[in-house]
Amino acid sequence: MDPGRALPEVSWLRRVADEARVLDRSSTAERVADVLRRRVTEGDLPPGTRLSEEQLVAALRVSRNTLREAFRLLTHERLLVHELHRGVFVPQLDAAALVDLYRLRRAIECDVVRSLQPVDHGLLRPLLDDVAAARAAVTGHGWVAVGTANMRFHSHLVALAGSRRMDEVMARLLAELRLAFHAVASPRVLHEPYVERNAALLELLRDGRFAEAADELVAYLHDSEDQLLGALRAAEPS
Amino acid sequence: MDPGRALPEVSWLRRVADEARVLDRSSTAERVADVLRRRVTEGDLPPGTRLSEEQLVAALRVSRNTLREAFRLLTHERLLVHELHRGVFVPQLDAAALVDLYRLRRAIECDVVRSLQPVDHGLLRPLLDDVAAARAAVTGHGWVAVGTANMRFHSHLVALAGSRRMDEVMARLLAELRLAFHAVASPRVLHEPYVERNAALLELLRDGRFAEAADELVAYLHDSEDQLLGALRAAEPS
DNA sequence: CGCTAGAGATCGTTCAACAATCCCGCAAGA
DNA sequence: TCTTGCGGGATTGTTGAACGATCTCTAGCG
Repeated sequence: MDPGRALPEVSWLRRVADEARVLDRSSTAERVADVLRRRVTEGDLPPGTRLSEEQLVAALRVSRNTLREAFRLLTHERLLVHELHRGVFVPQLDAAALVDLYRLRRAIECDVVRSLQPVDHGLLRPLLDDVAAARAAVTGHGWVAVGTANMRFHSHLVALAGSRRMDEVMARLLAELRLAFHAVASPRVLHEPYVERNAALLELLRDGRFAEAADELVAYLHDSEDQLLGALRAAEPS
Repeated sequence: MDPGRALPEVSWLRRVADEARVLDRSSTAERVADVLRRRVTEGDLPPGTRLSEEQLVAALRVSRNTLREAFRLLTHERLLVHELHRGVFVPQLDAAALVDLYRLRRAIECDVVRSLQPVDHGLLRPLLDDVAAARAAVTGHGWVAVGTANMRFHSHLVALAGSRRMDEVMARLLAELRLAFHAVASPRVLHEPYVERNAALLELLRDGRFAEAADELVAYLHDSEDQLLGALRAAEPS
């Protein structure tokens, strides 16, 4: 990307550099990965299904090697799992994986909130937008849209820390979590209660009451975890 | 994980399963990745060098596709960076990356320590061993060994949480951090002070004084970060 | 009914080739 | 002298085919 390269005093150069990074993103494998990522995150492929190389090569019109490179990408995002000599599958999360996931999630999100500095309110803007989007989706009963807005909220929350690595960990975490969402029957009970809790959390942040916000977030995430665990056990009592 | 509750009658099955997992690990790409990983983590390849596909294909006697798959593996471990149409390079961390890294590290490690339960002392055994190994290396002036032992200490510390995902995040984090270590001239001042701090931390854990341990760890990591930043700026004042 | 052997399908790996892109040097122009 | 534009060579991106290795499933045996 850009190690300590030339230092332009001109601000628009920086913008160009940022945009150039987006343009570079045109590897065939990555585009293939984009397609598959969408199919998986939107829940078209039920957990446990195998992604046949042969079929996908034919469908996507790319070579096997390229497809396999895309598989690698998604595997390391945890959106697919790879079993040697057996193929790649869309993973099915069990209860243990969910607990593990929430363990990490609490560590990240709560640390971000707890160590937040009184912040320019403009930075909270994306969070506000997400809450608004979630509310709109609630009135329209677009429950998957509600879920998406909620996840964006938490993603933007972590982004407040300004840490690229934390953002990436969080992104992977949420992608994996979304797989669990698809496993439960009713998305409404899963997402609806948290819209207003997000709003409440946001107010605490706006007022600079970070400790309270962190405590609330802990409870929030525990509730969410319990609910998801219950739904998972109901769906698969095995 | 609670090995104390392991079922005795099938315990050997578990062993076999564990060993099988190791055997499964026999993909050529992964073995190639192992070789390269060692070369990078041991600092043989200075940051910024490009890893030529042609040369490595000839040296390792594998096909380009396999090598590229190994590159992917290491890229997602952050041990290499891939630039489109330019090749893969061993990354050079700047100050910003270091700060970012320690931000995430504090979040993970401190959360683990803070939310620790009074624990079976047997679980602390790996940490004890690491401290002992570090002390032995100190008397032998094997500073890189000291660094390795210290990193294993922190890795085992996170392992106390019993979260696979936290372990993985931590492993990637430490791998990247090791790259920064190679950039500083004197490894002694970098690692020596922390041997005894690790020991002190471990005593706090053994006594169940987790809150104190967490506070100490925060200070610990800040000190380490500052030191590393100073060394980095001294090496490359750019 | 359970077990084994084999066939078929799929994956792992390699190879060779071509297209796309980048890097470097050189020359033309201001 | 500095910038700009243009190759030529080197390197990477992508493809398709091929062969061996491994898994899965079924048929047939005891």
